[in-house]
Amino acid sequence: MNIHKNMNNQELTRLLRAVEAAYRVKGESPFRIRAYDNAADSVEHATRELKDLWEEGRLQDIPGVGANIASHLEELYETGDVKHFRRAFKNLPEAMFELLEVPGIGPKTSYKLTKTLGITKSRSAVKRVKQAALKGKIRKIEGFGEESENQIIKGIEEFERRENRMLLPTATQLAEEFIAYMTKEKAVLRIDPLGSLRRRTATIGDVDVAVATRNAGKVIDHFKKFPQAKRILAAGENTARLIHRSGRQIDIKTQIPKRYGALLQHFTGSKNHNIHLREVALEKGRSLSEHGIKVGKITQEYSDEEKFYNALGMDWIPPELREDTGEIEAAIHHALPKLVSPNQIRGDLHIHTNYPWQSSHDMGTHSMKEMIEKANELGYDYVGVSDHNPSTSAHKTQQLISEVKKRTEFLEQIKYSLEKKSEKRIIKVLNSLEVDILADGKLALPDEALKMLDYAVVSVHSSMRMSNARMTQRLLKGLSHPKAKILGHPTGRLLSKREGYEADWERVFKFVKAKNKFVEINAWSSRLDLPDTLVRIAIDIGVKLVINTDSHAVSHMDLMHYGVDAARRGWASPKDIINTLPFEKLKEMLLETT
DNA sequence: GCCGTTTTCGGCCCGACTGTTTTCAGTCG
Repeated sequence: MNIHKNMNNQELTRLLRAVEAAYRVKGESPFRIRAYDNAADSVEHATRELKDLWEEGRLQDIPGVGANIASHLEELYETGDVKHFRRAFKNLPEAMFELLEVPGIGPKTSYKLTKTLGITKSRSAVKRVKQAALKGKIRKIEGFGEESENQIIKGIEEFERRENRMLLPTATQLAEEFIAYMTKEKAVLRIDPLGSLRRRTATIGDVDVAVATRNAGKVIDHFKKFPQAKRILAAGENTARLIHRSGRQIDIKTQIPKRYGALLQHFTGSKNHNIHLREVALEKGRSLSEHGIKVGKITQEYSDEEKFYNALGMDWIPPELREDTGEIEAAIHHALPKLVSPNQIRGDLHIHTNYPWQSSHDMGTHSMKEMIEKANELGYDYVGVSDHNPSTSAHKTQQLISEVKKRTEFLEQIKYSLEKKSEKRIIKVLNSLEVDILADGKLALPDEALKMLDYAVVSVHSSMRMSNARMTQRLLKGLSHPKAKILGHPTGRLLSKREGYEADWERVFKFVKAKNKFVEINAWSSRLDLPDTLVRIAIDIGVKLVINTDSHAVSHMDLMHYGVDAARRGWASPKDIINTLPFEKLKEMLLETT
């Protein structure tokens, strides 16, 4: 186990899980094991680097990190090693921790395999286990058999071509295809996504689906015949799992209709939400499961999820909020937010067109007219056309000004022709640009050009590796210009490609609020930026947000609802989102320059 | 090992599926 001073949250998560695994092998107290599991979960989802928190003396701000684990982490950051962890790993083969990544292999199996086969080096561990399995050596080990040997081979094959998590739209599409197939079986009475897909997280591991049925056998049989299945992993009486052709896993859980609400609740998660919910139930002498609420020996049944929550003395909690970040307390006190919904969005303030100029970044594929017409079709009241600013290297200052002037006139003409053509409702068109915040915090357009715009979306597109302090300064400076109203894709993250850059977000948000600026929730699926956790922090500070698609083609404008998902996960109500406002109100807020 | 509108001690979520075990352990969600 590689332990060093500069471990980031991802490495730290692995380390804590390794300690957990070591404890499992050694038969430590189940509660201590769970404590490490909790701490690992918590670190994995933390919005700040633990090392930074350590520097501020706030390690225990992370739930699940108490006095003991905090002291171990202090030792880690001070000395680059943790004696306590070393002791936990003592007498365990290094290689066993590598095997834990293989689906189907847990700590005990991993230990047994590495020990019996004499595997020590972690790097070649998986390969050597596979070789042993292919030679039929594993079935001879006590406790293993032919079948488990095959399972190990298949698990390793999956591990070898393992891909990252799916983006939300990929998972949504996969689920839709699967649900369409399942619905052909008449025994399927109701069918819904579960898990992180139902909670609408930015990335999804497996697709989980619930089925209400009076004949689970028929449903499972139909499931097993899914033409897109590469192999069936498991199929019991009520649940089954398969690997889709794409390599993705799909699980179904069936339940009788009168218990369907309990099933939905149980498998929507998150894990932490359910654990907390069951604790609340236990205090009332009730026990929760996918079958219902058990009081003594009697299981109360719930066909719908709302009644399930109500029975526990709380309001129904929207799936997007089920992360155990205060939603259960809020539900008990009837204080859940009324979340924003897609039909409340009245406009898109960040779209790109193919307007012909030498752009600083990629242009759109459709014309201004086409994009505006699409916005009109979507029923929007307004749209802000915000191409990238012209390249600063290819234009002198005066040229930049004249380019923006030309484009402004062009857009005016389009607006005019639209008004002439349309008899009925006319969409309001705003003149905007997405302007780079350069490395020194200056905007990539001179004042005279900015002046012509209704507003600017300002974004970072270059020099992203920068210290937290410098990036914070850069963002504040970029946002200082009166026309800079929206901070575009604020963290710059690209899901499964690149981490967002670091900045002091609390400071940025306070600045944004004080200066009447807005922060974007970019709906593009690999961005979803602001991330939901930061949406929550921004809203708590009182920042107003705007959900934009950043469309580069007509079809992209349909993806707004993914941005709404992120907003909902961050507890956003319509009042937090400025593009739920009617045009006149929006104009007041957006076009005022203070 | 964590945590606290009953508690700084004494609790800590729940069940399905699989394989090899003849009664249950390991893994997963």
